[in-house]
Amino acid sequence: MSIFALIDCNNFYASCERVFNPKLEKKPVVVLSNNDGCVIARSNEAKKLGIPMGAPYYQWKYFCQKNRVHVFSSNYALYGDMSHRVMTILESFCSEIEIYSIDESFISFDQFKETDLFGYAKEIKQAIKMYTGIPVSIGIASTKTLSKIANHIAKKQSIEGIFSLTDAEIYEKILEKFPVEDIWGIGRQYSKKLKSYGIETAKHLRDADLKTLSRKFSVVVGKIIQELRGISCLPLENIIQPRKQIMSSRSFGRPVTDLAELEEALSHYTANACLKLRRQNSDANGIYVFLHTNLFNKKEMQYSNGTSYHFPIPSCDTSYLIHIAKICLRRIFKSGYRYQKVGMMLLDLTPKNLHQYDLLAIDENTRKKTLIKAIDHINETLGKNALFFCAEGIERAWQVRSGMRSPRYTTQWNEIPRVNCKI
DNA sequence: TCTGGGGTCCTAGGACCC
DNA sequence: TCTGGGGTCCTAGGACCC
Repeated sequence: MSIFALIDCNNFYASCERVFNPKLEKKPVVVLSNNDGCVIARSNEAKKLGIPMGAPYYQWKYFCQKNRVHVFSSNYALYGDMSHRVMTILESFCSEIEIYSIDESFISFDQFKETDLFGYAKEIKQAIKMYTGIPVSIGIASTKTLSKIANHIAKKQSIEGIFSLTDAEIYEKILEKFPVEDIWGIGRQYSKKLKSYGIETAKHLRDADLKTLSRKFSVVVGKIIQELRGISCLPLENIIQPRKQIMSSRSFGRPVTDLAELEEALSHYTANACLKLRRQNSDANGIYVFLHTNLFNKKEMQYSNGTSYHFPIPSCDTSYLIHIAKICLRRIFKSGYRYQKVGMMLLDLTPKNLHQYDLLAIDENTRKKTLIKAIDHINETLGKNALFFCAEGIERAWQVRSGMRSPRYTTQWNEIPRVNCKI
């Protein structure tokens, strides 16, 4: 039998804010999405006040002011860096690790079976808290799905923030009470349908007929049932797979009507996506460009469209991709609308060394490659966007709002926290 | 006025082939 | 009146995750 542990940072973004601003301890804290649109992280105090996940901020602004909630725009430079620190500590405890998202990782405890797993988890939790200031919860079980459940219990019911489902009696009791909609992989649609079959709890699902449910839902639900039974179907994916597609898009800080501005924004997103593409050492075989007006606004004229383009030769060259992206945009742009968002996707990504190049174009390729390499190098040394394409715009009036962002404490020299000492 | 931004996997259905 | 049976590939859309 395998043993998995799921390490999940508690209210991660809110916790990151607290690390550098201890005044926020025990106070309600929320973090907002890009453009201060929705609530995407809440401290326990904010959850207790009843602020829901994903709530549109403008509907809760007054409530937050009234209840002295500390509100932050998202600060991904900080969260990304803190995440990296947490994961590095985890790696020092266990080499078999799958970084599942910015705030959670699965690790395999197989090599520690003989040791006191609960004690080891405690050590991990303490080390992360000590070195980063981030509180984590740990769930231990024989499959990934069960370790997610264990983590859920660790967060909600245990005092130490660690919970193990390896004991048969506890496992039965927990599954009996665990709501089916809280199981990893069971979303709103599935839980609604499952409930119509009388399946309300994790135990009901575990004991349901595997074949019938796999057929009525999908193989995904079949795997979940097996996992609930303690049969591991979802292996630890510790080798980072290159992305199959890369998307880059943002809502604008204000509605945009001008094609030139849309082109700037799109060029900027394309440059970001290309950088990601080169970092994973891939080329794209196509691109998809889309734009739309604010679909929530029922009073305004709506328009949304997208188009794709397949490249004759796979590429990761920013200048070429910006050129193509703009061609796509002009194909779908209609004047007279107030646009809310433009974006693009790099499609059908392939590893660099796999495809054939055009023999006759080799000289051009080499020149361009050298140029891109130089740009990337300069930006890595002097900081992001030290050098950028003119097409990306300079003023960037369309750019997102983030007026309540905390300093980028750990990644910008001029934003490092200062400590005043009296000697 | 104001509602995020990424990803993955699976399935159904259409087009096409022999 | 009667119109096969199998396969593959691609795409769109739906479900899920954080």
